[in-house]
Amino acid sequence: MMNWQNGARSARRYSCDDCPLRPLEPFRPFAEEELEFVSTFKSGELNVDKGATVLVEGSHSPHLYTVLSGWGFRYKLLSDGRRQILNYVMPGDLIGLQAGLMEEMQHSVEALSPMLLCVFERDRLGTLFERHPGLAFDITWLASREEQMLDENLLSVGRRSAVERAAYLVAFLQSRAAGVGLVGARRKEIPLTQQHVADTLGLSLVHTNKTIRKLVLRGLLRWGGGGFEVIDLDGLLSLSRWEGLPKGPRPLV
Amino acid sequence: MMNWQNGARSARRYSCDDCPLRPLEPFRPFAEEELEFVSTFKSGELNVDKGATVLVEGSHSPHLYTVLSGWGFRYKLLSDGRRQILNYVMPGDLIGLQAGLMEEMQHSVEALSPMLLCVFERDRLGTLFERHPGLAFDITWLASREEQMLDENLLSVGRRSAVERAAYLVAFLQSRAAGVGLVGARRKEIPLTQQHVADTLGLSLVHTNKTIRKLVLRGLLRWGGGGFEVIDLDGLLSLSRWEGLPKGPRPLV
DNA sequence: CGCTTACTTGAGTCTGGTCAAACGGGGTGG
DNA sequence: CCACCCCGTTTGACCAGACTCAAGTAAGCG
Repeated sequence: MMNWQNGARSARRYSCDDCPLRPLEPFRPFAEEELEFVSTFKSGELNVDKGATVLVEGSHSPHLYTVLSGWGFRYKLLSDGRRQILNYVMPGDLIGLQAGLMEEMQHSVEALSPMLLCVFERDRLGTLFERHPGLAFDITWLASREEQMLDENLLSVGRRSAVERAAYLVAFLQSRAAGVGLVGARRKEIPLTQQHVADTLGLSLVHTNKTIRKLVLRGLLRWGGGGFEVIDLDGLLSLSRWEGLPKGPRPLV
Repeated sequence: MMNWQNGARSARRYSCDDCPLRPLEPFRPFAEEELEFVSTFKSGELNVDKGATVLVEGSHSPHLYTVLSGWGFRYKLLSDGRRQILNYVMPGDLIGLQAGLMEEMQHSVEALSPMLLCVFERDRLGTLFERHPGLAFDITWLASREEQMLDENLLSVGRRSAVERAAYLVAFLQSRAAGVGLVGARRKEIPLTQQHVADTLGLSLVHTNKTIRKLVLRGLLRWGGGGFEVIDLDGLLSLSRWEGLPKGPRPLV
C-alpha cells in the first residue's frame, strides 16, 4: 500500500552559502557566523521519491530536516486506518523537530512530490542552542508558526462548513506555495488528489468531490492535471472568512 | 457578553524558589543558575477572575505567562461568532508565546476558573535565549508539546465520531489535570459547560448533550456540579482509540 | 489493449444540526 | 419567604448536510 523509507542520501549539491531558498523573498537574512554554523550543522542531503514516507509515527529518528524543494504532508492515523492530514510541508519548513526534542514522533510525513531535504543531526541540537541563540530563537519561531497554522486548521475542521473548509484549504495552500515559489508563472497546479483534500478537511471522498465541484462551478478554481489551480484567491478568502497568512519575513534554518 | 481584561497585578506571593508547581511529579528539576534567572525573568503575578479574557486575538501583549493555578482555554472565533476551542491551559503551561515571538496573537485565552499567572516580560526573551540555552530549549520543548496536543485534537475533530470525540476529550482533560493535581482526592470535577465541550469538539450544543448522555449511561463519567468527573478512564481510552498522553518528565518555565 | 488510479454521479441512509420547549437549581429583589 | 429569572441542561420533532454504496467515466501506463 504505502512506500516505505525510500530515500537516497546524496552527495550534497548545495552548500549553505548558495542555498537556493535563502534569496527568496519571505526569508530573513542570516548572520555570517550563523550561516557558518548551519553549514556544519548540516550533515547531508536526502532525496525522497513521491509517495515515500519521510518520517514514521512512533519512530525516534536521529535526524531533523529542512525542506529544500518539493511538497509533503504530515498526518496521523487512527488504529482502524482513518487518516487525518494535519498540515503540509513546503520549502523552508523544518520537519522532525518533535523527534529532536522528545522521545518519539507522534505523526508521520509523506512526500507529495519528489523532495530534497537538508539533513541535520539531532545530537547537535544542544550545541545549536548553546552556541547560537539566534538560531534557537528561529527554531522556536518556526514551531510557533506551525502552531498558528494548526490552530487555523482546527478552526476550519471544527467550525467551517464543507464549502468554507475547502475554500480555506485551497486558499491556504495557494498562499503558502506562492510565497516559496512552488506555484507561479511556470507551474500553477498544486499536486494533490481529492483523497488528500478529504483527509485534510475531515470529509468523505465523495462529499469532497461534490464540494470541490461547487467551487469549480463558481469559477474559483480549476481541477485537473493531477492537482488544482487557484483562479480567484480573493473569492476563496471571503468565502472561507479567512484573514489570510500573516505576512512579514520568516526565519530559515 | 464577554468580560474584558479583568485581572489584578498583585504583589508576588511566590518566589520561584518555592514555586508551588516545581515539586510536582511531572516536572523536571531545575539547575540552580536557571532558577535564579527565572526569578529575575518573572516580573510579577496576575490574578484573573473566572470568565475573564487573559489574552485577545490580534493584540500584541508585552507579557508571557506561566499558569500557576486554575484552568483556562485557548480559542479562535470566526467573523460570524462561531467559536472553536483549540486547547485547554493548566498549571505549568506557557501562554502567549506567539505574542512573544511574532507580531500578534492569533488566538484568545479565557479563564475557566480563577487563575494565578506568573508574568514575564517579552523583552527579556532575547536575553533568555542568549544566556540560558537550557531554558530556551525548554520553551521550544513546550511549544512542541502544544503542537502534539493540537495534532491529536485535529485528528479527533476531523476523523473521530461524536461519541469517540467526546470520550477522547474527557479522557484527555482528565489525564492532563491529574498530572498537575487539578483533580485528585479532593476535587474530582472538571469545571466545564457543555457549550465548551461542543465548541471543542466541533458539534452543536444539543448533539453534544445527547452524546455526553450516552457516555454517562455507559457509566464512563458523571456530569454535574458545574462540570464532569471521570469514572472509567480505561473505558474512555479504548472507546476513543486514543493512546493516552506521552509520559515522562517535562520542563517548567 | 487491459490495468490501475483518480474522478464523477446518483440513490438511499444516517449522523448530527436546528428549532422549540421545558426543567431545575441558585441567586435576587419584593 | 416566595416569586421570578437566568443559566445550563435536557428532550422531542423535524430537517439537512454528509456518508455509504454502487456504478460508470477518463486518463495514464505497461
